[in-house]
Amino acid sequence: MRVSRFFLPTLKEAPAEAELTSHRLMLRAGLIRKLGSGLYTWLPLGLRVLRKVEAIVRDEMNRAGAVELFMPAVQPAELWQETGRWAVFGPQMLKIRDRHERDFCFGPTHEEVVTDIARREIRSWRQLPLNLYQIQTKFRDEIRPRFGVMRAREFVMKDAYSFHASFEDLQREYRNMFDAYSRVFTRLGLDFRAVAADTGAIGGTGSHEFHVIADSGEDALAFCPTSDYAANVELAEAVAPPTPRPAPSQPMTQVPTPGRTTCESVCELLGLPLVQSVKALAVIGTPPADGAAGAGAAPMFLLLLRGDHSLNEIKAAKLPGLAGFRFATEAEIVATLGCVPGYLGPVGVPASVTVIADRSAAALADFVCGANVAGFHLTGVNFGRDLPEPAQVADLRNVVAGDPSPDGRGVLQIARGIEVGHVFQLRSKYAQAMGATFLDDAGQQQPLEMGCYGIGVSRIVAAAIEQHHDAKGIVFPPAMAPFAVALAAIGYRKSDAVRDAADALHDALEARGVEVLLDDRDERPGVMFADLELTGIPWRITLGDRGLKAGSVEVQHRRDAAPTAVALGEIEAWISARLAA
RNA sequence: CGGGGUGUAGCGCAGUCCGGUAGCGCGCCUGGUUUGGGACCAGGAUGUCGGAGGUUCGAAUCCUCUCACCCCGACCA
Repeated sequence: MRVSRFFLPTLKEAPAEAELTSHRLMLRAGLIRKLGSGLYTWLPLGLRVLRKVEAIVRDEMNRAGAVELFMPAVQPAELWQETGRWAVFGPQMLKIRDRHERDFCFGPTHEEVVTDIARREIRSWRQLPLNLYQIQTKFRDEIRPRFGVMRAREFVMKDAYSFHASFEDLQREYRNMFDAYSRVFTRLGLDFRAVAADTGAIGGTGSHEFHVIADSGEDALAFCPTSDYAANVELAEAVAPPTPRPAPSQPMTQVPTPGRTTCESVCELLGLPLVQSVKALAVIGTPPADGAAGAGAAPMFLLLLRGDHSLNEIKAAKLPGLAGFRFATEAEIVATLGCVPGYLGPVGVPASVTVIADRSAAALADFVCGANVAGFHLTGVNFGRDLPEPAQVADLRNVVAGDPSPDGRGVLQIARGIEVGHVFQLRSKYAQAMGATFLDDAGQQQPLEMGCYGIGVSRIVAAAIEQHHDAKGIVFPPAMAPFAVALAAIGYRKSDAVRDAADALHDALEARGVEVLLDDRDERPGVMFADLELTGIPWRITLGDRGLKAGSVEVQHRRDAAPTAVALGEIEAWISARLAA
């Protein structure tokens, strides 16, 4: 390929809206352009990268025994109503209506469609197991699309769905997919980590996420360097403190703390350590069902956390009565507790309020908390003496660096990651909802066991750049580089010697199957170098009159500090050997 | 959905407070000189100032509405 015939719109400056490095570089290098919020065109150079990722994903899926198919992007509402997800998925799903006023959605995922295929076609255990996958455009109407293709609304996903006659076989395939994913990300040259994960909206039992490690990642990961424990912070268990709660040693005292509405500021005022404080979060739990006792009333809960800890909403929502909880409004707080937010505490709350303490908060003695009187806090507070023991003690908080690993084999660290893959054991959730059954070897009708496995193909490109770049631009891992070699022909339009040598090398490399981009523009060297470096092509061969007079060219890897001179007659073999290595 | 911000040439921005008929850098076009790290000189093209309405002799600028985009939040009281 020649730059003069390619489409390589590079930018010196990125549009102002792009703030993340990978987003800026993808725009500047001419990989993508924005059409609208969360909507991106993949330009030719970017598409080549996307195709590289797809090819590796496809190769490893095929190798793992999965079979590719292609399902419609537009899906009828009826399927989603069968599983109840037409309502559950909410505004994240783009709903559309055809000319007959029938409801459809642009598929955000394909469990319903693939389960529909399975229930129509799979009848016998002899047809199992089966793993079907596709690489396709999805649409999810994200609350806040951002970071370019990292969190776009329209994106490319590989989604696979497996069907099994038994849970044991599902677990085998789950492991098989886990291994295939590890091979994919290894081949792509990414620093990644698999972590235990929450199953979220997709549902099911076991689940792991694959994250590309990057400081800009939106997820926090907890891992233990001295064991193999790794989990998304959403899921990571905060174990109870090893030492029992000390005996009370101070009297409970009400102290004025005007204007001090955070644990930090209260502790600062009182000269106490933050770990000695308790914050109380007022939330409204699941309303009783219509017709049940107390229907319509919003049950308030007070969640207690140590001052230095943060609430894990996913954990909290799993507690009885807290499914789908929300934070109480200021009006609700004042009505129930008689105090404005900022001075809330568990002492003397009405019996209608259920107090749930995090394990670490429950282990405190002589702690500081709000007095439920505006402008005052309490010190020296003790459970069992100044207030009842909490109605429930639970794991409510996010783990922090230094917490003990839940497997008891070390101490947790926190890293940030970009989620690029997710594997789930769905079990029979969708099969039962949609009546997807098979006859087992005893002639019994059974619901299919299912697994599902996703890879964010387009997100991988952004994640890889986030992890592989320098001050000059992208540094693509070889497996996903749009071209393997760039030829910078200095004076291509002026020098017969340069043109002949560049054309010959270009043609020879292409004949060998090497993906080569010849910069044959009438540009000054600095412009060519800057553009070629920006695009992240791993190797650059520079041909100019200066070198050719001595019979040599210069070759430089994108990570090399300086070029290497190689004889013109040997460069083809030289670079081929490097690429094969 | 709440809060904040920004919309002016392809990109980055100034001009808006204080109304007088639009500018800078890069890019683009033409010619010339250059040619191993984003060249130089000369000439040139490009804007319904996001949109609609209003105020005014006159609106990028003031007012109203609206759209788009970005950031933060929607959890720690």
